[in-house]
Amino acid sequence: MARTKQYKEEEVIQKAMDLFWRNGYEATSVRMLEKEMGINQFSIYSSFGSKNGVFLESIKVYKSHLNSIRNKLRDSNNGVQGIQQFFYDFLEFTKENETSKGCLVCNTVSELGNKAKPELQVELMKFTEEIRELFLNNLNQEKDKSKEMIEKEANFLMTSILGLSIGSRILNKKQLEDFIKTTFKSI
Amino acid sequence: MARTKQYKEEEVIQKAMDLFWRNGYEATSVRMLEKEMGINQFSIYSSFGSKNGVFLESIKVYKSHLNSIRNKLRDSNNGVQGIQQFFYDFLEFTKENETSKGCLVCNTVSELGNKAKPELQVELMKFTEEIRELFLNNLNQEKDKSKEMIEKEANFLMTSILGLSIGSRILNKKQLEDFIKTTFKSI
DNA sequence: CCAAAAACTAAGCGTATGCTTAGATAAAAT
DNA sequence: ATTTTATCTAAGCATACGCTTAGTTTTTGG
Repeated sequence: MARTKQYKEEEVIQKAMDLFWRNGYEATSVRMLEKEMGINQFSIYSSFGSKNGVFLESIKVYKSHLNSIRNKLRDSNNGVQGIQQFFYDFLEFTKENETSKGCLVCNTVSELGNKAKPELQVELMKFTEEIRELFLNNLNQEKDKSKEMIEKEANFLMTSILGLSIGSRILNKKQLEDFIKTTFKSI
Repeated sequence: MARTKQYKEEEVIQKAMDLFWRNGYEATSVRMLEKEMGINQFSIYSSFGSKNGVFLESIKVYKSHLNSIRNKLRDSNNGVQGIQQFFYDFLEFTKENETSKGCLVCNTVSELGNKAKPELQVELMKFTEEIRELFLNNLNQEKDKSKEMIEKEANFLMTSILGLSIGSRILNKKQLEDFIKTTFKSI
């Protein structure tokens, strides 16, 4: 009945996500998105409504990419050991030819704080909560830990992963590995 | 021989710093700075040269504000205990009526990464290095620790304080205290 | 009191921003 | 083949950005 789209939305969002990841939200303009995504502004707006809409979809794609290491943690049943592996996987995930872009979600939390649009806010919160649940899961596999202790350590690990994300952008390999090793000495 | 300034540069920079701290670098416009600092754009540019110049001075003022807790750590001689106190002081320092703005230096590292101008880059680096030295100092007060262990733990603490900074913006009091307590169980 | 110089005001510079729209193009349904 | 309808291009919208400049006001030294 009409002309068909000459691009796949998932494919162009993938490219948008890469750009947002490298530059942050504010520093990425619609003109830059246009070039990176390879489609006209009209197409961007008709597909995603706004720059914020593109970003929201980018966050969703980011999360789905992270699923590979997230599911590995979910399916592990070796308690703290599995979480430590997740930390190393997370570090590897943020790498891109020797430099790190950090975690897109963590970067966004840091850049926008509570100024993020509600719908985006929700998406960011869901992410951190999901990770926390997985930490709780694996901590529960350690039979000698009390409920209070597990709660406490999950909070510790949540904050630690934030540190790892931002740290990955300025610290070297040894410093980051020192961090992970020492982190898992305490729990 | 000529007219005198109707503002003190240190005072208006203080206000600029507050604005940058709340909003980040990119999201703070010169028009906003104009209003917050209470002086005209001409005055801003004649005093500080550029928006980036205002920011650079803001970072310096920020660091001098942090000196109160920095010096407390420097003058302490109770090893790890002193560092833990610094963590609590740092958390208190980032607070502003129940919400936290995080650490301006950490926020900037996260926002600008290696896109920051060289002179700013240096100022940020100096900050993190200074803190690390203080950590090393206090760790050295613990007689039973080896040189390698101390190096390792300083790297751990550096990354942890980054996590505390960003964590302070989205986590609650209990979560943050759980983090600090568990952090200092491991060293 | 006056001349010189720095600090002020406010308008304006060029450019970039997020977003929209008019019109050309292409593809599916009849 | 023609009509219909969505997708494309590209120009343009109003506004905001960082920064500058012309012109006025204020202060101080001689």
